[in-house]
Amino acid sequence: MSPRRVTLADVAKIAGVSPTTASLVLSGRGRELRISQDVEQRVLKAAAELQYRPNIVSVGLRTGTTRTIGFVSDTIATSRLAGDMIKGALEAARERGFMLFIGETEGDPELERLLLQAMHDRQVDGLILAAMYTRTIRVPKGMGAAPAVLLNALPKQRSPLPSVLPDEVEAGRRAARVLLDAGHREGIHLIGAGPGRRDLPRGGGVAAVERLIGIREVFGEAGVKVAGAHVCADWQPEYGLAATRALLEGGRPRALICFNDRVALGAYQALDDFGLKVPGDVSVVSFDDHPIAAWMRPKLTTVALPHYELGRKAVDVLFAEMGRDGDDAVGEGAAREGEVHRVPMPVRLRESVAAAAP
Amino acid sequence: MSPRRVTLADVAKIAGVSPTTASLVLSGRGRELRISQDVEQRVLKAAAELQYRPNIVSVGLRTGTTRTIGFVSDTIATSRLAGDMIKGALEAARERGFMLFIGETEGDPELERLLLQAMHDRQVDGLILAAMYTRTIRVPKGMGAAPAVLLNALPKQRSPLPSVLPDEVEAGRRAARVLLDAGHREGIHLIGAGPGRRDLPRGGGVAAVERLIGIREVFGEAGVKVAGAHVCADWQPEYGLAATRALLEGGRPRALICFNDRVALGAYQALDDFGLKVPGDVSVVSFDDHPIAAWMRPKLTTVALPHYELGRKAVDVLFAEMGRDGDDAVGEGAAREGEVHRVPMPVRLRESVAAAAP
DNA sequence: TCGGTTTGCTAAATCGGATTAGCAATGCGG
DNA sequence: CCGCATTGCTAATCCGATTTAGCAAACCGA
Repeated sequence: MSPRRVTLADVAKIAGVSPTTASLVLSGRGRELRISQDVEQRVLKAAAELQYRPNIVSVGLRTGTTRTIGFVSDTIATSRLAGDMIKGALEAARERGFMLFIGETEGDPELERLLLQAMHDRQVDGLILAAMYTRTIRVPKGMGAAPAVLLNALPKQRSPLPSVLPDEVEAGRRAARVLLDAGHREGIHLIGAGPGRRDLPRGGGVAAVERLIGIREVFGEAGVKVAGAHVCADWQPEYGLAATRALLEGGRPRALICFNDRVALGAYQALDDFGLKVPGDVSVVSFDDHPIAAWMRPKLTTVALPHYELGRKAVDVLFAEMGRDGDDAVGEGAAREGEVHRVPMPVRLRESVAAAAP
Repeated sequence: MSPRRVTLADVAKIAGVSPTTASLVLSGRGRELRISQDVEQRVLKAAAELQYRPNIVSVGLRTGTTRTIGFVSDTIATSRLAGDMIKGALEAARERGFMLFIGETEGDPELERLLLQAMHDRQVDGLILAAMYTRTIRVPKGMGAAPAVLLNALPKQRSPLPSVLPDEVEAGRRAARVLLDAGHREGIHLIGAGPGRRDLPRGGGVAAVERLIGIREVFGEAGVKVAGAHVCADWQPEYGLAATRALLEGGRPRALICFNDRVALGAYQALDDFGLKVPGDVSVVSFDDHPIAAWMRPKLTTVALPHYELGRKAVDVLFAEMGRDGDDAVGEGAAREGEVHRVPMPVRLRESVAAAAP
């Protein structure tokens, strides 16, 4: 049916040399092994004519390297953000000629085990273990068969795996500074978590804790006292709406820091219900830069989760890890164990923050 | 470092048999080739003890089948919907022990070529060519090396590849029926496309054409005349807002069919600007079931794009295709060439449609 | 002219399985 | 007791590359 793939043997035959020679030339080791210019040219020409491409499966068997990495995450379909993370990883991998296997565990450890097995069976060169919401995860056993990186996740127990995470503490600082820069010092409320360091939503991911730390730090240093805060059980619009409504029944805030954009959407709805204008009456800052943030009216100022960059960074770190796998030089290697890489979260200044009334 | 993988040879040695025998037993062909019960048990036991798993790379080299399929799409990060499509494909593949390579072309034919090459180099057993917005695509040359399926896309030229698409015409009918069922017969406006069969957004995908056909068909049969329609250059909130505002400046509609949820979001905003309530003053139906549809107030009634099912279906069709690849029995095979599979789009009845005023 | 290098290339082994061909031992009918 | 079929297993080859070991020819100095 379909014409058989061109193999190295075909190239060798056309060039009139042995497969060994052809391999040597094509892998660039021709020079060092003293293959003549003439033969080199013949092989190169034959390969070009036949459009030869090495069979990676074969190479994988012989050399153990498949130019493939496995991307295992708990969920992939949560939001466009998840897609961005994969996209970043995909592009970074492609730039190095690598392909990605994608797997989804749905948080099921058994599924995860199966998936990792399936990937090892296919001899992946490295693994990315990703979480779609920043959180701590239990690192499955049997890691170590291949280099691995945690993405958007921290190991629950001590682990030698490096991790890549958004810089949430700094994000918290930035959100707070956005309000300070606009002159807000009073009537600032938090929606989603706080005011105390321990006032967090149940099941709390890393984001709540760290954003809160950053916010408290900046306000603390500026001598600004947060007027109030509402924990939300879940960071969904309806909870943001309820929390904000509760707040409005008791008074008039001047500014809100919502812990994510979905909560902010709910807050917008509550403010609208009370006839309050954003940003004229109340300024709003948020986190995530979910697609809706740019669709809301007025457009929401938010500190963006850099999903794309996270994905890229994970691949970068993974390659570094793969590079030094046989590295017996302890000196540098050991020091880097379990390193945590933080990716900055940029502020998206839009329309939801106005200068404080004098 | 890491303990070497267990190979078939290891199992054979422990069981005290030849690799051949071990292979026979483990591939289930032991019976037919008269391997004794005793030996069979020894091999099985050894394999279990060592936790033997066949190296798929090796199998791939020998048999040509890698239990892997390639999923190539134009974009993966457009929305959560894209993720759902991948998720559906992923799960359907996993159920059969297959893994997915993911690739993104960004609409670049050169990138697509490279990607398909990379996948062929890894000997994928089949390919899914996906589009994130339903549209016609140019089928790249060199398909035919492996079975392939078009997902959410139709071939621009005649092609033997089967395709899997949402049933948009029926979706159009359903949206129209939702309004008819609520008693609406007058003041119905379309936002996004129409009223004529040719009044479509530029770059128009398949969705606009087919939804419009379905809508016109049902209204036509019911003897209902559409009161008006606005084409939107792009189906984004701001265009929906502008179109609806233009409409409202000229009169008072009773019901809107928006061509997708983002357009509907804009329409909501415009209605709000004019002090009109949904659904009290104006009913709204839409398409896609984008996540925001459930977040809007009131929650949006919409005809859902079944992304998850589309992904699954594509894999199902692909396996059917792979099953009959060597199939020389022309009779059935030839008849199915280029078959189009339609996946139903379910209506999500929510809060944005009310009974028409008597 | 002969032994030792250098040059330039190739045969053969290897990776981990699947598959084909075939071999030794046993059973059985005549 | 011989010939042939059946039973039960294994040796050898193959998939498509990489890599090690090594061979023949040319060259070089004594």
